[in-house]
Amino acid sequence: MTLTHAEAVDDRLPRYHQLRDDLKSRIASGAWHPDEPIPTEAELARTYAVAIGTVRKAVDMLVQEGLLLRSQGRGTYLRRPRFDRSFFRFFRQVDADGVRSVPVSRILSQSCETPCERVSQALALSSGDKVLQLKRRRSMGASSLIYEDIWLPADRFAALQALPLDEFGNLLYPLYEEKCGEIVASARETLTIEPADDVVASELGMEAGKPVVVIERLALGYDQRPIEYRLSRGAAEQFRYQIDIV
Amino acid sequence: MTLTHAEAVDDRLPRYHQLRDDLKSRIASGAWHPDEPIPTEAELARTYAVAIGTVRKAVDMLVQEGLLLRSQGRGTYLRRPRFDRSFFRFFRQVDADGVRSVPVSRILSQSCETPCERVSQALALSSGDKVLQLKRRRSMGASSLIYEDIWLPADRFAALQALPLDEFGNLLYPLYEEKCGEIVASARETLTIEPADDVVASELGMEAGKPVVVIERLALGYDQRPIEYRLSRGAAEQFRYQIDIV
DNA sequence: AAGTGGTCTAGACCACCGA
DNA sequence: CGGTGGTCTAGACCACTTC
Repeated sequence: MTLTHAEAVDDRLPRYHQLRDDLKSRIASGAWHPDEPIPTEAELARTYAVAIGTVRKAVDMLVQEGLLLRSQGRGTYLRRPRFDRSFFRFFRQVDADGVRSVPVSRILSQSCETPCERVSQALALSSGDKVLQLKRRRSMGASSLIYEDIWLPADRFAALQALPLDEFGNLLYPLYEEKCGEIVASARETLTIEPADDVVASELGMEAGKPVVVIERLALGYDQRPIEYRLSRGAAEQFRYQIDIV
Repeated sequence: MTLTHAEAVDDRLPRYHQLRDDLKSRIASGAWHPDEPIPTEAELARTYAVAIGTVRKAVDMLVQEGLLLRSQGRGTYLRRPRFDRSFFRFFRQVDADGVRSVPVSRILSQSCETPCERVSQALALSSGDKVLQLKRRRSMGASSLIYEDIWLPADRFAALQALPLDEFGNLLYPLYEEKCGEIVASARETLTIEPADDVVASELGMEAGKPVVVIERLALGYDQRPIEYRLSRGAAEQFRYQIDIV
């Protein structure tokens, strides 16, 4: 077993486990890009001097954890996060006819601000660092579904400041990647319920004081550095979320 | 490969996959009990006429799915469901001192009823079947946390009807198992948000019309038959739920 | 000491992909 | 066609639990 990257390894751990940790820190250090396959299993077995079955077990774990994606015949790749599990998907996105359709996003404003304490801490900024703040509405037909505040570290997202609001498109993360080279690798979402304040109520076309679901999201890169902090709000009435317990 | 139980198998599927399906239907048919180990890997390999590595892969999948639990040196067991993932755990259970403590359950009433349509359908009852209905409060110190309606098929839970309310204890599922032989193997929970009606508001000590989180739970046995249907409500203000997206 | 699951190896062959 | 991951096998040895 010849490790290439990990700092400190516990020799008592199984090899596949050490190997998994080593691959994980290579991912975190940006060794690979999601568009290119990582080394083949045979090559990993050679460079780490272990049997191919051991490599397969280590890769299996990382696939299980959601970091890697195997594709028979092609190779194994870094995985982009799957936002189909996000809370957003659980606002009932059905229009009047009962037809499920895709909501449309629109950026309402963009500005460069001094962050409040909460945002500064979430994004792990130094004092003096600025943030780029976006306000955004996602709507379905005529009715607003979700109202969002989005904060980005201004220095790493300078390229967005020059962009006209109507060129942001429906999806932000591909834009981050294309314009700023920032790839979102994972996120943590927290759901709470609050009464709507006047701003949110008017944006969502509801009565102030009625409950809204607040989704707080912190998006991280492969190196676990914060990339984006976001607060999204939608009418609680339209929210329905399901889990299976086994 | 000699399957023992599965009805129709697709020969094109990998053996470990067929084996997994076969084990799964043996579990559903009640072949094993969570307190006794299932056959050893070596024995499964012999009876199914496959290599032990193939058995391991099939068992790995079932462990991953949460149905089995391995214990080195002891054996492999049916797993009881892990309710630590349940929505319930996400009501902030801290008392005035900020100390996290365990809520206390109390059964408020018990009665034998004709079920409403919603309950009847959830429990897959025939017309004429009765339900045993429990009302229950979980509280922390002086304050109520959660108010619950619980419905059980009356015929399978007859043993509970004779039980005094103060002998139900804190946990229901072990009671179901001990008194009625009904083992909960999995559950599905759905979260919605509603305004509190008068009954719920008074039970939870809050103002009517304020939002409550409603958790609907359908608990199933290993054979996927419904065992219990439950509606639980707690003040939305105290709810906070988190997921990781990778 | 006997029996269980856990680790690791080595090799054969299959299924799929892209050039 | 060559290269990738996927399946399956067989066997050696280790670590843990129970008696």
